[in-house]
Amino acid sequence: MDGRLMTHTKITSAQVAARAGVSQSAVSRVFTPGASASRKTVEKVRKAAEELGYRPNVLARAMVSGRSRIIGVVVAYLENQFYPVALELLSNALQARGYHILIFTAPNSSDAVDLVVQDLMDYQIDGIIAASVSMSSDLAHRARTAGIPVVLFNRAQEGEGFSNVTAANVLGGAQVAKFLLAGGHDRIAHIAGWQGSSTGRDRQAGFLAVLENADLEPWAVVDGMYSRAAAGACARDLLRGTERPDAIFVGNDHMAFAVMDVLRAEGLMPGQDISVVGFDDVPLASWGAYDLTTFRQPVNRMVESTVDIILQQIETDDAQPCSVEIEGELILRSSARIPEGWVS
Amino acid sequence: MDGRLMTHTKITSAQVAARAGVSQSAVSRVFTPGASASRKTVEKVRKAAEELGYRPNVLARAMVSGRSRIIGVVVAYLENQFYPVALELLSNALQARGYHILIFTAPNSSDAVDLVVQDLMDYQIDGIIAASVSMSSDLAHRARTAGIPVVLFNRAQEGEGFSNVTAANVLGGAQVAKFLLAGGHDRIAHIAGWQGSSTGRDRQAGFLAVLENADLEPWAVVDGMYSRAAAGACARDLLRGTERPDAIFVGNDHMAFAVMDVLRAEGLMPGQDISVVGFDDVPLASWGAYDLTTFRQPVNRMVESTVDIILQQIETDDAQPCSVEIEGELILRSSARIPEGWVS
DNA sequence: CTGAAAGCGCTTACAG
DNA sequence: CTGAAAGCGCTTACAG
Repeated sequence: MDGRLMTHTKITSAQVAARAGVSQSAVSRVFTPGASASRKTVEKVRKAAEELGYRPNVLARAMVSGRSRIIGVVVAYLENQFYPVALELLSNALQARGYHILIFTAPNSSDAVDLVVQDLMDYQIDGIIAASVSMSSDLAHRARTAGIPVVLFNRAQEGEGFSNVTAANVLGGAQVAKFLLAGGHDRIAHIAGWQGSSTGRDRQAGFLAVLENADLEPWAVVDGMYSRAAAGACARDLLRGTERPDAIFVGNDHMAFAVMDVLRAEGLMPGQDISVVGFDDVPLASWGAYDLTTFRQPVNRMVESTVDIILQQIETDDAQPCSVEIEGELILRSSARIPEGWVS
Repeated sequence: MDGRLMTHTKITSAQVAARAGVSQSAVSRVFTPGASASRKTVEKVRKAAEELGYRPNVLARAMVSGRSRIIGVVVAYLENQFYPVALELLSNALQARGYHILIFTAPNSSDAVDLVVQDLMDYQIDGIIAASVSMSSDLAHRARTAGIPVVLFNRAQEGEGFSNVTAANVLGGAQVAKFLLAGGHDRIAHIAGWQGSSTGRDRQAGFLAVLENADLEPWAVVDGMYSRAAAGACARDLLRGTERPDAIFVGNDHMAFAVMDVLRAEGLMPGQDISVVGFDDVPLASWGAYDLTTFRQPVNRMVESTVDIILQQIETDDAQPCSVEIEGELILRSSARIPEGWVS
């Protein structure tokens, strides 16, 4: 060890104790919320700690208390703006309550997610938030056994003992269908969200039910896989023939942007020649270049619920799974014809 | 404790040892890369571990080894697509090498960042990556004392002992200026990146130096603060009079999108009526709605460098600060007039 | 209120 | 190669 390395000194509670002339336990108590210490002790310890630059080692605390104050967050792709927005809100909300996020990225296949969540659990995290990814029931069981609450964000998975927070996807899809019908469209296509996900299925189900109720056969229903490339390809397919849809409901905004890009490249003007409606209302949807009519998922309220649920489960040690569905609303912009006298 | 809580059993190495009929140390060695154990022992231990579902506790390991395999990442706003992209790449690269990201969000003021980094260090992280935020020299000193390497991503800060990874910002700004001059523009405005940041200053400096060299006074130079709202307001200001700029270099793509939205709202067509050039080349820049000409920061190579530097410093315990500047290139699209015969 | 002591789950010299 | 033991930096009963 040379001089430079020697400067890597980590100050411990014992050193603070020595300088303050108290026991190591006393130091610990001063830094433990809720523990009792006399005013004198507190003062001496705080002074010594300040002078030495002492800060408690969270990992050591975690070992003995069994609480790491770390929440594992699993996300798939950050390309869809919905996720960075959610992640930032999540991080802020958790930070404000003394927790922090250990982030894991995983391709959205159950196997990959399982591997990653295994890794996660090695860090003794207090809880898991899985954003738009699915987990196997085996892993669900492991988390349960380890007493680690799991909240699925923007994804529902029945019967596995997870909690989940979603927007009202079925209602949202239905609302979009009513809107397009009221607008007088009769060649309505759907580029659906990934049918391997609950959100994709629910939005589609709500949408199709309303069309069926109105005795209107959808012009086409295809799976856009929540992928920009796939959605673009679907849009090109839909435009291939001489007869075209007069409206397209796209399973999320991220895909809707791709669809609008394709329409314009074909010389069609969204909102005039063809109506496009998305789902999410990410910030980009309101930017001038797209100005997308879309069903808003209130991401801030979804995040609040998620944080409330997971912290409550952590802190009460009681992980009763619970499902929350947050209401949304249709946001009218220029990408789709607005029916006369339409009231949301 | 009721039955449900009793199931929260964490399996320890001692339990595995008991079942395998070996010592606890033996179990530890089997799970420690590089430690030696006989084939027999390995087999017995793996079998018992498998049966019990044992996984080593990373926190306990971190305590004794002094290595948490956690990297703290501080980011400001995730709204600019550059950051989610970088974060995802960073997370993947680090995960592949056995590290994970503890994420901290902080408004980009030195004070706020300092507070957050304090928190970070309590987790005994092995290193800090600060993405586009600045830290005080006081904190720099603390990190140094604690032996924690710090890498600034997309931001340079001289003389504090940090490492930093940036794109060639001065050259990039210069390249944009040459491009606009070659395109025959002579009323060239600059909505600069935040002048409190090295990237904002460097891009502007490179840009203005070339104009000055060509004896062209810039039409206007204003600070867009890296903010969508501010940049939009700047653009509206620039268009107010009867005489208008014929080109605008915007300090990053995120602001350039706002500028393009304003231009179009005013009935101007980017690339025809007025040239717009950005900086970054985020994915959205290539989407049809913007199709933005921009100087590309090769984010994948920036991330690679960042990961290499920080892991090398962690693993050799030797934190010689090091600065890396990554070359970029101008990407031509339709938002700016292309000079005849232009070769990058 | 306070200190001595045990213990959280590991890794790592140290003997054998 | 293997086990007994010390120790990482804390918290938390337990006596006083």
